[in-house]
Amino acid sequence: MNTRVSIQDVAQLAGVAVSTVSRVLNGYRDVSEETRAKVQRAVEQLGYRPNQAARTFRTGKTQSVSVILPMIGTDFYNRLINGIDQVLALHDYDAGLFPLLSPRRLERYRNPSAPPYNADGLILASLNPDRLFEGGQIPADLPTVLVDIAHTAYDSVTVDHIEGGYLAGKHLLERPAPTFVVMIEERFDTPFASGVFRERLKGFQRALEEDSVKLPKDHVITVEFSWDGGRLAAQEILRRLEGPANIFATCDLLAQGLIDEFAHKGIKVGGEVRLVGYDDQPWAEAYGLSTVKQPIESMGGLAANLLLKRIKRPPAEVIHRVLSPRLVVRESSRV
Amino acid sequence: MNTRVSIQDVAQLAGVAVSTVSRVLNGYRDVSEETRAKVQRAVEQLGYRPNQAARTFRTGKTQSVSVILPMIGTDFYNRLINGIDQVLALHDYDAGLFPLLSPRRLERYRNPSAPPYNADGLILASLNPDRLFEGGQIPADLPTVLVDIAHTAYDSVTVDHIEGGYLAGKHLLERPAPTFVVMIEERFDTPFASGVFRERLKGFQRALEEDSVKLPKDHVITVEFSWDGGRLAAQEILRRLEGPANIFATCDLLAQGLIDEFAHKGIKVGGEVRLVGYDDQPWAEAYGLSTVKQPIESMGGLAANLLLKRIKRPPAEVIHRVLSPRLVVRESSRV
DNA sequence: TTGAAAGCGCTAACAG
DNA sequence: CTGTTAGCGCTTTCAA
Repeated sequence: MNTRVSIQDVAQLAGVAVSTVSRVLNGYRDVSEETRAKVQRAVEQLGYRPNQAARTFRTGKTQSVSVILPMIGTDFYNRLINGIDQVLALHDYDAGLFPLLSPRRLERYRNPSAPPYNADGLILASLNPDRLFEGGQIPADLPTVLVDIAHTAYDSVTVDHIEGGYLAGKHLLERPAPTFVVMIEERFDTPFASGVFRERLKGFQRALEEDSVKLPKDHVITVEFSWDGGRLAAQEILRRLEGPANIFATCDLLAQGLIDEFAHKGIKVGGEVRLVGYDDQPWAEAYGLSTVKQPIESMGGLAANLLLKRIKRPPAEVIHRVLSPRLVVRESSRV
Repeated sequence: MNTRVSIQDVAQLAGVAVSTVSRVLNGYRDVSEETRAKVQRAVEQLGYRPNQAARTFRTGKTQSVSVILPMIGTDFYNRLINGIDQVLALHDYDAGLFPLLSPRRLERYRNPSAPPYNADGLILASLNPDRLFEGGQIPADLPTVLVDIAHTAYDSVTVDHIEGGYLAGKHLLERPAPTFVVMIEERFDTPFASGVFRERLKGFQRALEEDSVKLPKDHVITVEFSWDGGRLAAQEILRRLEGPANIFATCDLLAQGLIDEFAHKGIKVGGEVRLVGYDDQPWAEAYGLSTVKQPIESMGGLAANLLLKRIKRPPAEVIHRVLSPRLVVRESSRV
């Protein structure tokens, strides 16, 4: 009963031309207050709502951008989406979310007519086009920005994980002690493998090198991305040493496992055993976990801004923006 | 370079009328093989892809339905979406996903022009319209099906959690012993509170009542929805008794906490201490956890089917479908 | 089996 | 400041 009401009906009731109604609806300023009021009254009276399809058809703009990402519901992606949403809202844009939940979905997104490409622009989060699509070619040709991953052919916004690792390293070095890194094994065969953990390790090593501190190969403990992985790492470390230690967990989830397992063995983290995580998960503060915090919202916001710009007028060159993380010091790394 | 190619261009190159091209594109059968071939050749040659916006505009159909849900990425919602996707694909439909990630998003979805309502139909998962919207009125008036929750005014597909609890109860009763239920506290003030945990408890109690077994009030232990909640519950139970016990955890996550904490105290679940969970999480099998499994994919598929029917021709009355869960017996509840 | 043509609802020149 | 009007690309009668 609503779709039947068109701009024509509004014009008629308001006693003006359709173009005038259109102008009011789109917030043009060259309309007298009087007509504007008349039109708005008619709109409300009829319960008129613009036909979005007609608008899109006419303008060729959907006022929406698609975000393809591995999943939704983690702290990282929630924050990222919030950052994107916030900027888009300022420009009357919306974000359509397309998580790669199943292989079937990925398959469908290979089709250039798939819903994600039915938008004015595309944000690819944590996803490498080279791994996702044949030839690294995104099926549809529309303005694209990558987030959390870099690529020569596309605009990107990333966080400098090398710097993040470096910050953790410098901080732990304040009190020398046997040092361990707990790593995640990144498989190469998934579309999600972005190499961030290796970068974090690299930065950490760089910090140590600057101070001529050696990190023995077997002090890099590789486990699964899980709480249990952290616990296993803690056991491994305890097997190898007693007394002070510096530990860098390449993500907070691992750090949590470490803390819990240490607590279990009656060891409180912070003091003798110092620990720095990565991500600043929501619970990190309550855990007293020192950690590297990424500017995730900013990353999303920047990506959205870049994309909107590219939608307006495709710029000449590819743009890469790299953001700096910062270290949040809490109990777990106090001396 | 692709959007510029229209059906006109194809018609011209193929030497036919646009209406003929349209017919071929839409798979009508009253087209000679010869023209069909000509058209298809032209389509490929030009790399033509139909303008989706024009199509939607013309037909008034988007060939998509929106799914509003609390989040994405949990096993439950992944399976639900898969079930929905599968059925929709059969009918050339797509699902747009709209998770309620933040209050801002919910606020936006109160607007009848918001993206979710720009579809042919709507699926609301685990979300009660009464809590979500003023007066329980969905902002836009379009075919709607609820999933995982029931409502007098809308079609719905749900799982009978009372039956699920009942199954767990009957099973545990096979070997009488002091019995505990670990519950989740459901707050009333969130849009997500659906009351499923209370239903599970209710069914469980019903099973006990049938055999005249009493469940003391203080044998219902209420904790948070978390792994730690399960651990706390385990500690509580251990404090109160030694020897055999039957435990019903109203969700697998709690059950996992229980198992881990028991293991910790050197107690293997299965045998003396018997445990049944709920949900059949992906890891449940590896944990040897007996659990109640919901037909989630079927629920999604059914909802999609119902919605498609309602889109075709709005049926007269509200339809409610209730599915039965089933019990999966594994090590954790073996006698 | 095919073609001609109307028009979906809206925006954006262009005139006035 | 406001009205007139020409389509955007497609589907769908209606005729042939």
